[in-house]
Amino acid sequence: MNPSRQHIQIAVDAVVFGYRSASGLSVLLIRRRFAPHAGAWALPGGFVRDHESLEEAVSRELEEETGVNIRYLEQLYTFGDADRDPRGRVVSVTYFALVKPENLRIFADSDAEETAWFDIQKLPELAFDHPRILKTAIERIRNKISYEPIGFELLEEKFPFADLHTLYETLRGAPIDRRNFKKKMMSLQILEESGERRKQAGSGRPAALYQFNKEKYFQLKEKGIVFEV
Amino acid sequence: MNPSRQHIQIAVDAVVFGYRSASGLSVLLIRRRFAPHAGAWALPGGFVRDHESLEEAVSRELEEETGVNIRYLEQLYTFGDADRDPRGRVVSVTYFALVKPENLRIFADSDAEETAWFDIQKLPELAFDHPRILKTAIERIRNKISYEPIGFELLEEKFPFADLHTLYETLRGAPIDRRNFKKKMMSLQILEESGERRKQAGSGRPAALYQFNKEKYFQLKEKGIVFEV
DNA sequence: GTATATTTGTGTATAAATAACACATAAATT
DNA sequence: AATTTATGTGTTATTTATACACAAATATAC
Repeated sequence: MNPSRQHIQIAVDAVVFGYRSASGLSVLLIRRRFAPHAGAWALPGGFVRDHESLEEAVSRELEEETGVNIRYLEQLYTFGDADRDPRGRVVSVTYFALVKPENLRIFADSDAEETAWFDIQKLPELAFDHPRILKTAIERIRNKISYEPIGFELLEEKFPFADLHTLYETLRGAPIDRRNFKKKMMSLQILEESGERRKQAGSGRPAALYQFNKEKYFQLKEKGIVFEV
Repeated sequence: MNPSRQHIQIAVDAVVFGYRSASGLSVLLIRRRFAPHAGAWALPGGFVRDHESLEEAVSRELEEETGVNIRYLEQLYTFGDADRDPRGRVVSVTYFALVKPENLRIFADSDAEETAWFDIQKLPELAFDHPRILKTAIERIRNKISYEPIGFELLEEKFPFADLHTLYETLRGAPIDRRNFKKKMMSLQILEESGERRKQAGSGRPAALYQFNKEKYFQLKEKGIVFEV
């Protein structure tokens, strides 16, 4: 019961997801400069300072280590097993974050890079218990996409409907009927056609661009209408 | 980045729920013996020791403070605002737990009691940020009851169907059609009729007693069949 | 510049799930 | 014996989900 005897450090780690319809879902990793696991890939994170909140700590670490502009941040889980860090007792509060493609730079193609995006199908070995953390995050985003409108945080501000469709197929890992998906999504009344059409990026009919209306979503939520896709 | 500079304590707190069809959902609280908030009601909890896991810390605190036999324990959320505890920086990893009615002793009727069950409709003032924690826990259990079979952890081992029905109505805060509810619940194939009937507890036709079959539930889950009520 | 390939856009018919609804039965109580 | 109280059960209507195919707009190949 005496807190002065405690020797536990508290850290935050973040699982940052990015997405492109071409390359699928990817996660931001950093290469550790110092021991333990120097040279290994790991989730961005670090120790919490005495006077900052947990969210401030994550934002600061992400800013410092990756320079990425975060659009969505949510607490994931707290990992506290006594042996998870060889330096001593470290409890890690983990977060998962989503970034838009503007922030998703080219994938690193060499070991020389310090931070890089990795396709979640082609992950390197990870330090500490980070594989477990990442697995938890992937489960979370897979589930959450169905009952919270977080998918939009992974797409451009204005996006063709096909991008949204492909995102859901990617996360579900299964094909979804295009017409039924559109019918359902549009019935939620949270998407607006922007009037613009996509600047051509290949052959095919030019797609209308849609936008997520967050205010509309909150209005409907207050009325008890739930997002469910 | 230097962990030796950190002065953050780590604690665990638990929201323990109990249920009786007569009295509804209740939560286990303790009266604090020491400052800060001496004499105030609070969630059971305490500081984590250097070599125990977070789950071990919760179990130990619950054992020490309340003697309650926990049947279900799940991490809830981690609260880490810099000013949440007047003693200094304390990050609290919170859990929510469920106990069966055998463990639910009579509600305390006087201030003299040290630990007591409170109907969640008639809560006393709570210390620290515990109102927020409790609110988070209530939201969690309300949602979770619909897609995980946790309700059974709040009922006796063998229960009449009406108890399950009333539990769901209580948590949802709305009436549920008795026939439709039974049809749906039975179609999940995770309940077994025990053959026994309830020892009479009032007038009315004697009810058959049912049992939750956890193994069956896991088997179905592996086949991809989901619990949803 | 015409034909072909590619992607977007849209509606209807069928099947499945959910919601609404009422009366008989077994026991306790009067 | 009559009444009260709680349990037990099935059918129909409504809503929601699923399956499915062809036309339109542009780029590309010839």
